[in-house]
Amino acid sequence: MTISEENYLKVIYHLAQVSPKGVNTNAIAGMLDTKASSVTDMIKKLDEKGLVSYVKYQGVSLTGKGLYSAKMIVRKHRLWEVFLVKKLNFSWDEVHEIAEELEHIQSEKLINKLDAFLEFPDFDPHGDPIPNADGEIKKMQKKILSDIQLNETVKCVGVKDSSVEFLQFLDKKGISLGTNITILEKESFDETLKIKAQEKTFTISNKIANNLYVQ
Amino acid sequence: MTISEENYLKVIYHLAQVSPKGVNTNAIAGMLDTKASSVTDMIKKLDEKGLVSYVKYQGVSLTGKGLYSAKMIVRKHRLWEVFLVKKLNFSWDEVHEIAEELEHIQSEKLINKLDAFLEFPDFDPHGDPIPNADGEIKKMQKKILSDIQLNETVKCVGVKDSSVEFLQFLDKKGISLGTNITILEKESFDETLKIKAQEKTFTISNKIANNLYVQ
DNA sequence: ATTAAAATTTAGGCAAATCTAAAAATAAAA
DNA sequence: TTTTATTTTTAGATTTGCCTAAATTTTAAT
Repeated sequence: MTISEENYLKVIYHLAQVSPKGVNTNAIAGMLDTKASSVTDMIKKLDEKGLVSYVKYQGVSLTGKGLYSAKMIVRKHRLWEVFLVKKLNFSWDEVHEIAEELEHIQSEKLINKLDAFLEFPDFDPHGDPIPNADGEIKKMQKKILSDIQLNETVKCVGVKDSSVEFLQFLDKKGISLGTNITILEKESFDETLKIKAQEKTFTISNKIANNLYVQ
Repeated sequence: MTISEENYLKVIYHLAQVSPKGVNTNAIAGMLDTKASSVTDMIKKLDEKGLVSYVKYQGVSLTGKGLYSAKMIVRKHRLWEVFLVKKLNFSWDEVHEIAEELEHIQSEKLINKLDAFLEFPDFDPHGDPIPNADGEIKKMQKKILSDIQLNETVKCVGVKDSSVEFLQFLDKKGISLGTNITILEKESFDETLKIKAQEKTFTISNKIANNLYVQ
């Protein structure tokens, strides 16, 4: 499988979580920063290889084989992220880009040994689950911070948006995985929250609260 | 730089150690398992990029820029090999192939952090020197086992041939980096050596002795 | 010094992955 | 239900890295 094919599978996998009944050509093109016509070409090729099933104009979805392949790519990506943060002391906003390259290294033995070296982590540095060697994914029960009641205290367990900007914003506020957050006030007009985290009190927008997973 | 370009630079670097006055097209083709005409194409491109200097029919050599790039690729290859052996418990005959992929991962920060994580090793699992971040190479003074006098005891510090077959042969005989070897007899007819290693006595051919570095 | 052999380069072409522009199909709006 | 807008696909072209076959240059041998 080429790097390009792997990137398509991965993107289809992620988009299928949101639209399970068929992923749009344009959506794929947007994620891969390419043109819709290129996507059509590649989808046909993946269909011929039995990795996706594709009906003209009706979008695309992963076959069993394609789903397994996609999960293995995600597994590699997330294991490498754990390595980069836990062993090489990268910060959580630096690892995505490097893992985008590392995820395409082929050896299955390598990734299983890496998994063992990292002591079989269940989640990556952003709180996303790591598929095991069989493609099984341990789901964490979690809520979005916006849905937490007034005066409750919860623990940050993940981020929905793992862009560099958002992660650096969280760093600035002292929020990382494991940080306790208490809801002090809710402004009903704009859904702004006043919260306490790391002994500090401050206000966060609804957009922020929508992108924080807690439990 | 593309993976293909990097592979050409690396091969030219290795071949230049043997023929410093210009590397042959055919030699490059042989190493990369490609055709001479393809090599000519790529060499022209590398020349235009200022990475090699090339005179038609006269072979090719690395420029300063090309030499530095080649050393950084070798650095990455050998650091990853150390990682695979020391941290993931791969054996020394398994790591070359995987490192061939890992050496093309781009981040400079990654490789310097990996270097630190491994505590700045000077040599890889086959005894080959690892260029530092500036491209400097610590040379080890070493001899070929064939050149050692009768009754001398030396320590194995590297292999000249690091093919899977040779490394597995050494494993079978119990020879690894650090193993002490004593020359018990020299057969002048065919240069065969009777040696003692790991408390065992056995005979090795001249071909074996020519591929073992000792000190 | 020729001739023969080997190495190297040129010329023309192919496959993968992309692109633009135009055509076709589907979805949305009047 | 037409018409319009959006999405998707097709057609044809481009770039990279490789190929084969033929031409050229260098090297080796007579």
